[in-house]
Amino acid sequence: MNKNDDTKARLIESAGEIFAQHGFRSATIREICRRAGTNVSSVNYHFRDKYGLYASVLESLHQSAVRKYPPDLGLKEGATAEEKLRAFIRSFLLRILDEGFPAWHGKLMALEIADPTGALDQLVQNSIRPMHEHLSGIVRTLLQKYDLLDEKNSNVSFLCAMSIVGQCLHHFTGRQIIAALCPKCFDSTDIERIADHITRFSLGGIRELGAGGLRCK
Amino acid sequence: MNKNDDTKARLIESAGEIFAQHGFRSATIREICRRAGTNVSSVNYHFRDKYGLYASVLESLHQSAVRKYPPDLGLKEGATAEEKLRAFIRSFLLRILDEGFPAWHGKLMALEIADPTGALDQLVQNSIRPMHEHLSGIVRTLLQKYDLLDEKNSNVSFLCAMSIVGQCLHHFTGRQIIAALCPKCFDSTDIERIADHITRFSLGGIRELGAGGLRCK
Amino acid sequence: MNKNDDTKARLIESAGEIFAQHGFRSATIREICRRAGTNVSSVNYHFRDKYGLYASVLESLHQSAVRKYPPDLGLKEGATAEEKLRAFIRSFLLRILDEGFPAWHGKLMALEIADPTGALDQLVQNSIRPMHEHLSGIVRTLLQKYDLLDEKNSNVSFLCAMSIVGQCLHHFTGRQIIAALCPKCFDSTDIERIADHITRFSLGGIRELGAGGLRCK
Amino acid sequence: MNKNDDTKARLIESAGEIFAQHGFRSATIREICRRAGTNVSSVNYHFRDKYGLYASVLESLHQSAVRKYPPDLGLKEGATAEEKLRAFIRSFLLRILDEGFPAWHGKLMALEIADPTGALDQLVQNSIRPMHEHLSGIVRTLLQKYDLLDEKNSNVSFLCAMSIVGQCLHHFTGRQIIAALCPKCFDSTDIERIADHITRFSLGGIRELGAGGLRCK
DNA sequence: TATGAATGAGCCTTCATTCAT
DNA sequence: AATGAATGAAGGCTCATTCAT
Repeated sequence: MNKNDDTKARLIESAGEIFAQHGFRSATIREICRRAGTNVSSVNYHFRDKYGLYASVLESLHQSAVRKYPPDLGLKEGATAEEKLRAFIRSFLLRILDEGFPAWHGKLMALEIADPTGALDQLVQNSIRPMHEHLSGIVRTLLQKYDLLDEKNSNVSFLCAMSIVGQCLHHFTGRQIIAALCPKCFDSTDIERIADHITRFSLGGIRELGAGGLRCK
Repeated sequence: MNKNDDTKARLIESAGEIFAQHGFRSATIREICRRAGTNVSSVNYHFRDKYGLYASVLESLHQSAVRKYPPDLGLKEGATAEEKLRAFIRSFLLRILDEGFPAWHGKLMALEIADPTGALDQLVQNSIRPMHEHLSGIVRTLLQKYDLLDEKNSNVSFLCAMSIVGQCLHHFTGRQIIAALCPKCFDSTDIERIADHITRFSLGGIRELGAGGLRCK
Repeated sequence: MNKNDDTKARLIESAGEIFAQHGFRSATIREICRRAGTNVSSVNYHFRDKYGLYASVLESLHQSAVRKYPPDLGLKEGATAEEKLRAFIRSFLLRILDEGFPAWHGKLMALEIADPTGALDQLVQNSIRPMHEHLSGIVRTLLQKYDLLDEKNSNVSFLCAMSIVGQCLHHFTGRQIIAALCPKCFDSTDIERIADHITRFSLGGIRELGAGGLRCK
Repeated sequence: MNKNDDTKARLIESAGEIFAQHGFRSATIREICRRAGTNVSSVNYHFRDKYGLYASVLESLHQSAVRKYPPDLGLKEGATAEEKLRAFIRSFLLRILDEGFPAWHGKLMALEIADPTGALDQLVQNSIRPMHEHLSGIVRTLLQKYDLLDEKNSNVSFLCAMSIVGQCLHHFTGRQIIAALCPKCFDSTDIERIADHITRFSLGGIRELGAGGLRCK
């Protein structure tokens, strides 16, 4: 690794943090370069422009994000669909709420979802769709288990997946409003409790839909 | 309505659109004034500064948004809690997804939730907390109906409210990713279907939590 | 006095204060009109523009300033030249340092001297030259008393007048630096002490020049 | 000297001129940059903001002003207090009246005294207080020589210093009024004559105060 | 290869003034 | 006669980018 690669790596690292904090538009390359200990021109030199740096950050994210918090985090072979769902939700929350390094992986994805920059297509291709398929698979298994074959209307599993993802993202996207509404409700150690809630809430929702409205058959 | 009110009203209207499209920071008063057919100084004259205009937009939102889509939209006297929940979700979705005028009411609120500007306190006080209390009341009623008294742990109803709101907001916040993942899943007439889904999903979730996870196993 | 005249008078009064505080360029008509309880257009209506208001203030000053603190303030008939000098210095200091109404008369003159706006000619004609002649007369009398006829070189009396005026003005112009250099040296009641000092200092200076450098003849 | 230093130096030089002509507030960075042959952003790049440029000008002033016209300009070893006073007054006048480069040193100081910007503290610390102490020392020596020990009332020497400085500054601050009152009294070669006058006038004043007003009556 | 300097478009804001009642 | 609204020039500043070593 020569000095060149080193500078690039440091830029990507600090850019990840800043972009995750402020979003693409509000982040400034001056702040990024200050943290990376380089000059402002280095971004244009190495990445053509600000957007090129952003794309590189997303690319690097794709390569390392799932490695740290894979969707099947900590699962044994032969886990049930319910266990898989909980693992998915928990790892999702960890990626977007964890404060440790590299905490910005999930945050960047959430920000890109909420305020797309044009890198969305790349992100969908590389990261989001695979995860979405993973979640959809779990949901379909559960729906079938609860007596609904999703074949007639594939939208049911899609809507369920959106419901699950929406619940998780809201704890990041709406974190300030949550803090304003209930200042003492959560702290950084509450990820497990939130994961529990969303898992149970979602299982109830899926069962409801699977049962076609006929509960407790 | 004199010319003054006219200009102010036109500014608030075009500002609402632009702010809802780009967010407070990225929106420019030049674009706002261009659409309103005034010069850039008019903003400072009528609203002190850009932020004053934004605050006025939010204030105006507060006064007219709920009027168009009240949380108990179309409900009869003596509606059940389930019916109230569906009405809440449906009106929430209409506010953030409706493309007609003034479509930006819910969008602005969603943007403010996702990227607060400092007007959050005002918005919480005027709009968000009342709605949150309304929803929380419905949720508490349902939880009690399903055998859970929320007294020991008031966080349960709060988490349920967040789950419901998170699902709704994701259909606005993540609308681009949803379109990318499933281009043909939804169109503008699908609000009813989404409302149906979120209502049933959430009722299932609440029942699951109310039953302590033990029911219908 | 109709409403028109009343508004004009109030504008001139508040403009005098503001101009005396901030100078012509830094003063804003908004501040002036706010204090006068009128709208910003009234200045243009009554005085054509900001400068017209300023000129009117100076004109009004000319009519009333000397009335309050005439250069021969409190002098009896047949006062000596020394007594006249002290009266001149004391009234000069009162005009520029007094905090009471209308304190801005002398301040405006001092500001115009330090940073002319183009109204200087008018001010010289109306106010400054008469005062200058008054002072020069006193100085010439003293010089003659001390054995110097100023005929050969009229500059001597002029330079003495400048020395006296310079000393006085510095206590206004340089008031902040004086406060910084010696925070506890002066307060608003010290005008008499300053007047005493400048009078004695200047008498000594004049005597020195009158004696042609031969002291204590 | 690389290009950077060159641009910075050119900016400081042209800024010195413009600030000395118009004062800090009325000067525009556009005019400064136009003269320096740079664009307006260079000021922000090199000096953070307009005020940073101003502070740098004052700092540069501190470093070079006294070098060109030291308060003991041209004095031999063992000069008398009277000679020292004349040297002080002459160098002071040269600094504020000299039209050659860098003519703006004394002018800036005079403007800052007359209309402080907040850089006054810096200027007091670096330039004004040392000069003030220098002058005060000379005055005290003279007062003692003329039979007044200033111990009982240190204000006497302070007031004398102000009288001397006030006379000098008036020839800059009030230069336009002086020209209006006596158009043919002075030209640019008259600094020596003014210095002579102020020196003799002030020596007379100090002697008068030193003698307690009782001498040569 | 890498960087400090320079650039210019664009932002919000302030201000005296003019417009239209 | 008097005013609230509207105007446009000008100001300082930020930013991503390009230049020139």
